[in-house]
Amino acid sequence: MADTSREPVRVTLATLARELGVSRATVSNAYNRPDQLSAALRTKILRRARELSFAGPDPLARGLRRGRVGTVGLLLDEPLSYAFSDPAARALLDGLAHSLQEDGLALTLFASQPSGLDATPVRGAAVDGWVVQSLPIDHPFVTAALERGQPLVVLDQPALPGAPLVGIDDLAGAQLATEHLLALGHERLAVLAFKLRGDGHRGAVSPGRLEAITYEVTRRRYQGVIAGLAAYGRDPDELLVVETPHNDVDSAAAVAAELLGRDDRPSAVVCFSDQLALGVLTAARAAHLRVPTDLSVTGFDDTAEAALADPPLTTVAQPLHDRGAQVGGLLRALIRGESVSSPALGAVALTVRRSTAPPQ
Amino acid sequence: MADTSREPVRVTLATLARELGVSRATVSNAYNRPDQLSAALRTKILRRARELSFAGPDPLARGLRRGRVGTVGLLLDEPLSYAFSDPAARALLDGLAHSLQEDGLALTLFASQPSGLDATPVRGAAVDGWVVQSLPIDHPFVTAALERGQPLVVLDQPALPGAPLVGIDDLAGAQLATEHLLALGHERLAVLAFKLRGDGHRGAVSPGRLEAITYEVTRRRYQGVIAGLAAYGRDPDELLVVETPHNDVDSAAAVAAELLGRDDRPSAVVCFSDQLALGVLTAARAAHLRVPTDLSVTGFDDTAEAALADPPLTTVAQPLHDRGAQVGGLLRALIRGESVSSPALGAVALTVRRSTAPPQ
DNA sequence: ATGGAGTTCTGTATCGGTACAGAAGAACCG
DNA sequence: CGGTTCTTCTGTACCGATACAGAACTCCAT
Repeated sequence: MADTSREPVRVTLATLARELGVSRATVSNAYNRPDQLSAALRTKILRRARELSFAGPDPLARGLRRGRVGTVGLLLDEPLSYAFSDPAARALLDGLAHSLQEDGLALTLFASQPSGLDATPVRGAAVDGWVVQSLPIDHPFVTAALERGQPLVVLDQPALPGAPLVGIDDLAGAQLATEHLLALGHERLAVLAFKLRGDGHRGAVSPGRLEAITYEVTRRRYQGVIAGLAAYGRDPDELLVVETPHNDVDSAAAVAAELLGRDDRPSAVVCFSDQLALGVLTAARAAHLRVPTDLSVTGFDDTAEAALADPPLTTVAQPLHDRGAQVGGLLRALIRGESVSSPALGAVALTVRRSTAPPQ
Repeated sequence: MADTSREPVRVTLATLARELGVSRATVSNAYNRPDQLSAALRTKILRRARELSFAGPDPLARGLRRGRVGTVGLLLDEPLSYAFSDPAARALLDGLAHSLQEDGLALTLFASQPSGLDATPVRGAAVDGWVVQSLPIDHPFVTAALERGQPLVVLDQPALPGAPLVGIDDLAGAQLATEHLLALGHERLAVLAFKLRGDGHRGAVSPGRLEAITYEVTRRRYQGVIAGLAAYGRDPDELLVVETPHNDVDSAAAVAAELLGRDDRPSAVVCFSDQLALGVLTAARAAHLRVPTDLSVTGFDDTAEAALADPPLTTVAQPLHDRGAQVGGLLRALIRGESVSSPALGAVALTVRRSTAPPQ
């Protein structure tokens, strides 16, 4: 015996086998292949297991032998408190978890920390596959996960060669919202965007910054707005773009407060998420601006809270739960060894409610 | 050879060892004990590993041998979308994740599904320990996790023999809020509580139901309110208790709308969370009641959004992030093999803001 | 009685690592 | 120069299970 640690003696399949005078294989079969042994022996084994408080085959050993652990790693771009503050993210996650559960797979979280990001946990984690949720392409997690050579599915971004991506037509969505506002007669539009890059910038965005957007979703939505303006023959340079470092109501409210305080205040704001739009509503209320009379606002995602907002939000709808489930389905297929390719982009549609109206 | 599967040949430590003419142990040491071999050989090994796109020792096999996987299971009472809708829960979780990360531990989620709850994933998961977050004592997850005989820490509830519990003085907290309102002169109090039991009940609560509260936190906070009333010589039977099945703003708003529509409308509502209190604010606004002029409202948790609410909430503060970290610390100690006991209950204090005032 | 099909159980190779004891040689020291 | 100490590397037992081939036995039809 090489090891000398003296723990309270673990109960294993072997212990049970010895106790009952059967082979290890039979005890294993009692758990995994009930048809391989008589019902009587099986009950006997399970009873004795309970007596010895043996909780079943060790998941790690089983995993090693079978080549599967039963969990999937989820890579997140932010600390947990932020990552789940967006109801849209939660809906996606819910769909994902639901789908994974059909194969008994759990979700293991890997959240980015603002300071000193360390990918070692990703490198050493026991998982059967990965979901990359909206990361920038140069994120350390992405590299680490790719190196593992395991099944991997991307949710929204970044596009990765060889990995299926589940996304929506962001450009079309943003264009829909933009053209809706232009059709209403708005002249002065602003965009409230979430992260263009991972540097924590907030507030007005310079033209240079717009050239170097590293978050693909942000870039596509921005392009959608430009396309909408172009369709109406407007000059893209008139567009005012402001950025929040976090996709949540409070950050948005702060940034929106500045935006609405400007002399050249816009008459309509295209927001890249419902959370951001809710923030604009808050800021508008604080500034005694009436929505939609003084200000039109559009959201993106069509979360439950968009419909419940005051006023209810006009927003770009996307199938959140279903897309989450789609990611799960693809990943499960990959884990089963099937080969899959990226599905068509999810459909978007404009849900018109009462946060938009012609300018006064 | 028993197995006959023909996969693209995996690269393992052995492959590398063979290639380079060294022993498996040395390759292992290159990863885990750099001091056990010359720097030159180590670089050579790592370089060749990269060439063969070997991502490092298999986490499962390493886990089996070492007796540790590097992840901790988190047991949740609700689907993910609900579990993380409360900022207080997210703050706790953040603290937990932060602490776990110091030992390179990740979090694996096990969320309850409303229908057909199945504890098999919990039984078969490869984790080093468990965090039980606010479950009822008879929840299948709890039983399953306990059977595993692994390190386990309880967050808030249920009290479990032998498992350390990290909680706060719920009773004192609720009593503080209650006495604050009574001191202001309120005569007619209502309580807006989250789940008393797991049966999805919503709305007014019968006296019988109050006798059989299965969620310990809810029970203690309720008792705190009763204690507050008693301290002011009030009859507990006058208290109006309403319940939401979900701890979120929208459910709360719906239930509160009914409450505020009653003939015997209360002049103050003690809410068991900030989320619930925010729901009351929403309902009050919809009913054209002014807070605090027509209605006083107290929250519980002192989340960031409590301070940003309109009006800012008077609420019972508790150290959310720290408590999460505390859970992590205890669990890490248990995993290291140390024995720990439940720490003292976390301190609570009343943060008085502008959602409470004397009745009109 | 014979052969074939089921049923029930066993033996052993294997999954991919890590821990530990110790071998071999270099370096040091008085 | 003999002995001690380092450094660097190896051999092997072991972690706890599962897959597979096949043994032993029963049962049944011919």
